Amino acid sequence: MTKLNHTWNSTAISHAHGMVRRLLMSLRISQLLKQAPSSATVTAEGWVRTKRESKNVCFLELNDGSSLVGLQIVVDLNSFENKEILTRITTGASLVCTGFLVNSVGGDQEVELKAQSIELIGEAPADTYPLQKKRHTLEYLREIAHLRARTNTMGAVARVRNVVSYAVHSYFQENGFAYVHTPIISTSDAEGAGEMFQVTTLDLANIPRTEQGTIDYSKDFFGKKAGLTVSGQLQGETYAMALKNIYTFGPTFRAENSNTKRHLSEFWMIEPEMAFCTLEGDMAVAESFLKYIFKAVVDKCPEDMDFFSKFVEKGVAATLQKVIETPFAHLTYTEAVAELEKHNSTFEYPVHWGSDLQTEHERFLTEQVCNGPVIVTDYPKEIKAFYMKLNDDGKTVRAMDVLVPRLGEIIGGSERESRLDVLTARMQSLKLDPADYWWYLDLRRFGSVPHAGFGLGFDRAVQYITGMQNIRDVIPYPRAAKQADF
RNA sequence: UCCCCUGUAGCUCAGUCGGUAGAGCAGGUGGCUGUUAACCACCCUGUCGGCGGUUCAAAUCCGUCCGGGGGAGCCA
Repeated sequence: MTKLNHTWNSTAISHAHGMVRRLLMSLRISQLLKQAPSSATVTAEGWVRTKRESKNVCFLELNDGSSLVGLQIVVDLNSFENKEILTRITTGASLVCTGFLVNSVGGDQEVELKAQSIELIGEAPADTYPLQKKRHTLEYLREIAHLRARTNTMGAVARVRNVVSYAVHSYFQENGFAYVHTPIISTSDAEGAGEMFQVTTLDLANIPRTEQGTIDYSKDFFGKKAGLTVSGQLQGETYAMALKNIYTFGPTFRAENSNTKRHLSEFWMIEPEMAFCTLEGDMAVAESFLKYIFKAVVDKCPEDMDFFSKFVEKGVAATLQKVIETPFAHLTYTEAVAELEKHNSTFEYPVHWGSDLQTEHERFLTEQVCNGPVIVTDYPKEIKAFYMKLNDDGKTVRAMDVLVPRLGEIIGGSERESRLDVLTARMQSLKLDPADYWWYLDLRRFGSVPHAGFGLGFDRAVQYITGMQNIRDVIPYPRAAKQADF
């Protein structure tokens, strides 16, 4: 590198920004589509989705991922010089097209690019390019995950996922939450949230043993057994006890051998945690947060949402709008069970007080009883985690699950047990060693305060918003049991 | 992990009672006055998932292994 001889001042910054604009920010197809026809020369860069040719004219649809629809490039074969290039332009080829925007003669678009010159940057031979100009199944597209973002559906998913991501941060930032990076590698084993992937540098062909014959983790990299995080909640709580309101947003790993359309081994989770907050505040945040991210997508991705409504899940955009406008229903677990027991004959697994709610019960509550999202609270302590606050009845805890139609549980949260004696007793009854949680219990020893939080499966939220049936199609490269390609 | 379904052309699928396979789309060539999943005509395309068995003969029946999908459990 040459020595920098300028000072990093505002002139330099604006120079750099100008460079970025020229290199990266100019002339996206979504912007070109909104411009008025003009004799000014413009350039469009992108990938060919389809080519249609007749005697006098050739049409190319160019897409650069900035919008669902592409820009139609029109080539007048009577005046276009470089006809040879057209035979090499096929679906998937990358082009730089220069010309000017004109009113479209055809019906489906306002403007199109009348091409003066076309530069073929990268060919995509039609006999080997895996994406054809026809509809493919999502299962097939998973096998070519490195190319599937170039399809309408996966492109729309990618744009929505991006908007949801940004909305997560803006919601919390606008509401005084600090973003906290909780660790990816964790040595606190017994969080109870699921099987961990082990992290080790031990030689698996020659594992060191203790005198008792067990694995000698003191020889391992961290000196003890370590794994990938299954939740950032416990660490998140420690920062809530200093910054009041925090959130985490990062990858989470579960080594469960579950094979369903709503589970991944590697997924993204959002975990806000609020100090000086009870279950009521927790539920209020959960509801306003969900509505905020839904509204962000409705506002920013109308074209993609129309697409999902038409081709993926009929009416999903309207459903989302209705959810935004409707207050969430509230039921205690006891009320929910009473309601479900009336229809026990219709369930494969009848409900009774104390049993966990099955998928069929969650669907019944959201789709039949409440006709929309519902928050179920105050579950029996036996079916919930140790850290949830015990109610005065001694039987239930201050847990809350947000259930939505079609998907079931999208958020799980609770007010945390802030009383040291109650929490310790609870751990002991569950055969958890309080010594393993000494730092977590310190939060109850020093300046303990009522606090609450929840976890939202980010990918499930994207699944709910888009109506995509399988969670493996809302994340770029899904990881699940026996599946970690690309 | 359990239960069910499935694997045939590049893709999506059909293939009857066991007789070595055929449609649509994609691709190629030609045609077409501006197309929109363009259209019309013609042409090309196969280790029938792998291995083993039954049979004169297996895509088809049996066994087994592998891949894919759906449901359940677990959860986010």
